[in-house]
Amino acid sequence: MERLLSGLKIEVNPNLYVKDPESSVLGKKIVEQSILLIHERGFDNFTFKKLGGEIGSNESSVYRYFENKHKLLLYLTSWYWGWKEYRLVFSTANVTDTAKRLEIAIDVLTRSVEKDSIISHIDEVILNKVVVNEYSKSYLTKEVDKENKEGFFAIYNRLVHRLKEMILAVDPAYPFPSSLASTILEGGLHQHFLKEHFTSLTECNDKVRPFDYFIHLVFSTLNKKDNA
Amino acid sequence: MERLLSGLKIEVNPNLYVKDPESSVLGKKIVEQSILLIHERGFDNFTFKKLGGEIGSNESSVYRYFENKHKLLLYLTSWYWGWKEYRLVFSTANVTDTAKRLEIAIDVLTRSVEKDSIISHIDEVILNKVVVNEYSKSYLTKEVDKENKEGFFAIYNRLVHRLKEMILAVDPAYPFPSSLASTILEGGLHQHFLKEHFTSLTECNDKVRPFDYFIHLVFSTLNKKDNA
DNA sequence: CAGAAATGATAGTAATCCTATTATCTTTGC
DNA sequence: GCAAAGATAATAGGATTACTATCATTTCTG
Repeated sequence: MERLLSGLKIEVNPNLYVKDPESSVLGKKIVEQSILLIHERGFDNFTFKKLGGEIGSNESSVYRYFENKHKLLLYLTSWYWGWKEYRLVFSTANVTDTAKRLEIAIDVLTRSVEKDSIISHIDEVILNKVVVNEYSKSYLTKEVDKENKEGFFAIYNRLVHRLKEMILAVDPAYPFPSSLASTILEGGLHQHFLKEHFTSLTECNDKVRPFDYFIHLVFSTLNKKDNA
Repeated sequence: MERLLSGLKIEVNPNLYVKDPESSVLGKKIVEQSILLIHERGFDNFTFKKLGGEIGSNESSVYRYFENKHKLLLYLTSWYWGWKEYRLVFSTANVTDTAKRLEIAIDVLTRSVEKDSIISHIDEVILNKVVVNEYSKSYLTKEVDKENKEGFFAIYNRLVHRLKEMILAVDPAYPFPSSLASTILEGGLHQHFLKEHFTSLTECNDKVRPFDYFIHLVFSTLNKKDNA
């Protein structure tokens, strides 16, 4: 699977960039280093000038790839969710037991990324941490409706829908499948954040994973069709 | 109860302000108008200069009350959670049935504020919307650990703990009470956000409340001691 | 090797996020 | 009722950010 994935290009909405960063060495460096720099200093303290310095280039070159840092964040997080989507689709392919399939899905979507799968120049372990800390900032804006219409959140939306379908496959009568799916995705990030910064607000720690919490939550709220 | 609450001052951490905004007319105007302005333009586009203009004053006067806009946001959201805490404590006082008490708690904590209770100069309906859109930004920062140690999130932490205790009262053996409590609080805000901006990611709408979703979720995951 | 394309370097503008200073207005004690 | 103290307003200015524009240089390609 690693091999298969390594040939794949994650397709993000082309309107998120001015010039495709995958199309050049500099573009890849921009993406690669921006992840590290955002992780290191936080998105709020991240600037194109600092990034330019970091990659031995300068501000103006970065602007030739991304309009502004908001679009860059949208690009990075879209890429992340696209990557997760591949993981999800491959991991659940040919799994016919609906409960088992949902369990795998929850595992893929709430587990923190542990080792660099070396797909590309992108360090998924660090990108995962960036998503935990910064994803909300990509949609908590005044432009969210306009940007959503433009499809900037299309991959994330699709991912929630996929999860929703897997929930419905287990319990077609469950009345809140979309809300539950979005709770798993957003709540998964949040529990990882709490684990790092507000340890008294979660049971999750080195031993207990968000996965354990969500599995318990989801399977007690769903009425399983069959208990195979 | 309205009358009782109207005499109360919500106590927030004094290190969040330079000078207590409750101590003067200008201070109250700053708080009142900042809520409206953040709601209108979004926190990212909000500046002390614009706020100064709005209240017929200027930048420098605002700085005498708050160090920066981040601290102001912490002040506003702390006030909001303090206000919710009062609502919670009063609404659940003397309710001995643990399941009923938890239900009331979930109602208080996930319901969107519908009418101005006229406690003060603060418009809680708008403040609620500000919290939905901006609360995450108050803790998704590089300074979160330092600020948490200083007690800037003390009220929110306490609120999660209160909810956790109410969950445990219903099911003392439930293994994830803190995670569930934080999911209800954070997830409640998130479902309200989705209802406004990503309608396909939630079942919540004008008819279905986040309350309905969370009640179903919580009571199916907990094993009730007694089904009174 | 010439022309095109990409990148690098520099400059400049407007806005933001402050700090400092001074002027005015308001309150309070006497 | 007035003087001192305290609060507020007005203005200026510095550092940083978020860009845009221009031109020089390097690299790629036919």
